[in-house]
Amino acid sequence: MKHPSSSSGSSDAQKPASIYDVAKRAGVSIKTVSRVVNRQSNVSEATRTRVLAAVEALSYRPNIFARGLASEKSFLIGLLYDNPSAGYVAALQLGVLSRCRDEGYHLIVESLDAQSPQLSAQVHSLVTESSLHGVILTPPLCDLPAVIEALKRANTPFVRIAPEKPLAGASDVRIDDHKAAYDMTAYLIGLGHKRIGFIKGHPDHGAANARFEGYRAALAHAGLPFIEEICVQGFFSYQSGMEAGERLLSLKRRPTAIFAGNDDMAAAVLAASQRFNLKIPQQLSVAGFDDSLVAQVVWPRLTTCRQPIREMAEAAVAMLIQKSSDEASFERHLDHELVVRESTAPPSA
Amino acid sequence: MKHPSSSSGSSDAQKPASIYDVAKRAGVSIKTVSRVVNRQSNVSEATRTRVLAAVEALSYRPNIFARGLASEKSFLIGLLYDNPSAGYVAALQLGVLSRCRDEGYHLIVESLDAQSPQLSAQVHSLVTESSLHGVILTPPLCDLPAVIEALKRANTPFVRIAPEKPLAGASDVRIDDHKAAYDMTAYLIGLGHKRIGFIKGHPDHGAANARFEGYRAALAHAGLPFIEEICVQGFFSYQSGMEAGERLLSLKRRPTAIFAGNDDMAAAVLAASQRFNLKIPQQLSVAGFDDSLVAQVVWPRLTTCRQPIREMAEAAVAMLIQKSSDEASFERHLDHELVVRESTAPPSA
DNA sequence: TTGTACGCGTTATCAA
DNA sequence: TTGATAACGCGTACAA
Repeated sequence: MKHPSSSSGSSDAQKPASIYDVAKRAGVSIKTVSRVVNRQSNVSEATRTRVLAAVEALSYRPNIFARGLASEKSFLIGLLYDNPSAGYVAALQLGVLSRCRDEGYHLIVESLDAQSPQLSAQVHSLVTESSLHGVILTPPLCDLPAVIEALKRANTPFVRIAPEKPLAGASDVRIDDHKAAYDMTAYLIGLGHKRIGFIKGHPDHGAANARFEGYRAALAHAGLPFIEEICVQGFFSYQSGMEAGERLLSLKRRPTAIFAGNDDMAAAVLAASQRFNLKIPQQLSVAGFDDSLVAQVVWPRLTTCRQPIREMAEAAVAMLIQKSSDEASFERHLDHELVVRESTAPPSA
Repeated sequence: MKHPSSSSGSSDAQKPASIYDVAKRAGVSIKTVSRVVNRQSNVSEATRTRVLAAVEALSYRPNIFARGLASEKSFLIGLLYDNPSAGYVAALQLGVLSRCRDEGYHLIVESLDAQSPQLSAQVHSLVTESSLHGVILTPPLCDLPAVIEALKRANTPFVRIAPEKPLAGASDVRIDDHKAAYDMTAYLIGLGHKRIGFIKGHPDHGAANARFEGYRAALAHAGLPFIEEICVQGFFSYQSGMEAGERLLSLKRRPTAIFAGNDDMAAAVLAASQRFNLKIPQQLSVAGFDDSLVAQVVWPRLTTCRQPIREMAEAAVAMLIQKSSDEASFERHLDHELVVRESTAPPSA
């Protein structure tokens, strides 16, 4: 009797039921319980239901550590991020969690410093010590060679969300940032704008560049000139948007519309234009990107491009779980959506 | 030779070093390695340094699963939340993560549905199957008997952040919401306001009630009457703030200042007042609570009360880690801070 | 279709 | 101050 029932009754903190308890109650061996729990075949319907009943009765849950130790599968997914826009991470995480719960996985979150020289070592030790089933990489982490290298070295599957450029052996989920920015720019042009300013996103975020290129492509396609002076560098932060906005609005010939690389920066432009006494959207149209909470909370509310962050996160988890076997790289595109609100209108002039 | 060195050299995915590898390299037993790694006493300085060198050389990290399986300590902390305000959760999580990293812990995040009838079972199975070291509870979860009961049943330590009311055997970290709201109200009174509206927070969040009481106390202390009609119910959401704001602004005798239970609702009041063509702060002062991102992103920026969410989170982790031994309940108060920005001014009349 | 026995990497007990 | 060895709970060859 190596494994006595846990009903020793001494301590008050009742120990959770183990696989042995379930096996005994169902009158089968632990292997059979294991088979049922892991949904393997070769179990008769009768025993399966008997086991399931025992599981239910004892409210048995397989111990995550024993499971991870005995098998390669840890049922743990890692979410790695750095420098998160609050709304972005929150939405992402919600999507990941929802899918994890459905699949019986748990989520380990880790915030990293992309600047750290030990980044590679940190990532490597994280995934090895907890043998993560896989990890989800967000920008800008997903484009750092140090991170990718550590993951490959540890042989840990990963999915990148909105990475800058394709990578051999990597699986990505993304929207078409180029086309999304193209669409937004085309919409502004359609409104009658001919002088459309642009605030670029963080140069390390791949999506930022794709958006800028989409903007330029739309300009070109409409036969509009690309004007260097009304394109300024931002870094996705509110502060950087403020500075960029002030610069654009200080111009002798200011743009009639400003398209910012994300909502935070667009919100900053809104604030800046108050200082310049500009009526939005009558005297200036402003557009953002992401459709984050901010976009709906400022006044006027922002015209923006909705990224289905939550769905992207869910897709990433799904890919990770499937990926275990097939090693091929895979790319999944989700659709964006133009959200027109009160911050844009035809130019007055 | 039960434990061969991992240098079998067949696969490409090099297995991480185990405690046996370290022991062999340092010429000691695994128990000694364990002692060093876990910072236990009774190890000579000489062997300690030798072991440490081996650990370094092999970049050994204890396997989290083996650890969790063998001991009671899992080095895993759970963060449970529901219905998160994006900014709130993001800030909280950042604080938790930072402290976890320092202490060598990992974070498991779980989003729960406070309405679910299976809530208790979910919580219980979560903590038992992963034998969490402890969990951090955020509002409104921290005030639900079902959650508390499940945690106690599983004998898992927990720390509550900003709970409604004290609870025997619970450890809490909070600010003094009552005093914070009192301070804000007193500030508005000091500005000359005599008719100050209030938008209550979600009735399930304890802090919401404390804030309301603080508001009333400040009124009373200043000899100002409490006016029922200018206090309306909100639910912390932007939408609810919008409805509340519209109601207040539609009043024949509208308030000269509105104090909202959080920033999201205050931002909504700002938006609503645009529709009523009210100049902020000249014709209406607006104050929020939390100093979330939103407070700085709207225009004019919100006068609000800063809650040190990040610090609160760090404190919670620290309490959890220490708590392992002492079982006494404990309460920790952190300081709030009045942040005066452009949304408040003396009344014009 | 079902069961036995062993190993996963760590901590802990007890003896040396 | 150290070390041999038994758990911890589960998955899985291999056997029945």
